[in-house]
Amino acid sequence: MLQRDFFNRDPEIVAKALLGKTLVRKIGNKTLKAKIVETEAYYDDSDPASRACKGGDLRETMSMDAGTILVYGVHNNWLINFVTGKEGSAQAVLLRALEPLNFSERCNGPGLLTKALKIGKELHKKDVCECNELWLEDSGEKIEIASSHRIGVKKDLAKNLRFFAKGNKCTSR
DNA sequence: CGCCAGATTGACT
DNA sequence: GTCAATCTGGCGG
Repeated sequence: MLQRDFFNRDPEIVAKALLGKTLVRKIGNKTLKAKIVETEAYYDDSDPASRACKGGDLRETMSMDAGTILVYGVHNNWLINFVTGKEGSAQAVLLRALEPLNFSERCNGPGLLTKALKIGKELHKKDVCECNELWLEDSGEKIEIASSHRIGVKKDLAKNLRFFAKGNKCTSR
């Protein structure tokens, strides 16, 4: 299981390191497992794409400890992020796509994966390092990483902050 | 409380 | 490729 030190780094590093890791979601007596195949890094005020940096509760959540789960609602979908960096830095990594390991719902999109794993506001602000409903495991798998500009973001930075497993078919469009 | 933007998706040209 | 439905949070009145 991944500990806080894993998240306590630059979001770009965490986004890359997250690829290939196993996301475990426990619902009652069911356990769903999926491999992370696509992520995006988000920064603080210097990042115009992040609505979460505009203020309010989301900004506050992004400034919390690394490893905090941040659930963000847009266009009737929930998007899940993990807070990264040191406390107060307001940085996060967005999960964009997963490869299902022991179930078959499509997870090739940020809104789809939250739906498949039944992730909602209940997990907002929970600590992924100490949560018994959602956590991450190191699969030990090495992934070939590719990068691109972020998707769906209107005001993107001039930097490639989207990372995905090269050749994997479960990435978003 | 109303208005608006937005890190989306699915259907359609 | 384009388009609009649909919901939540932020902000102004």
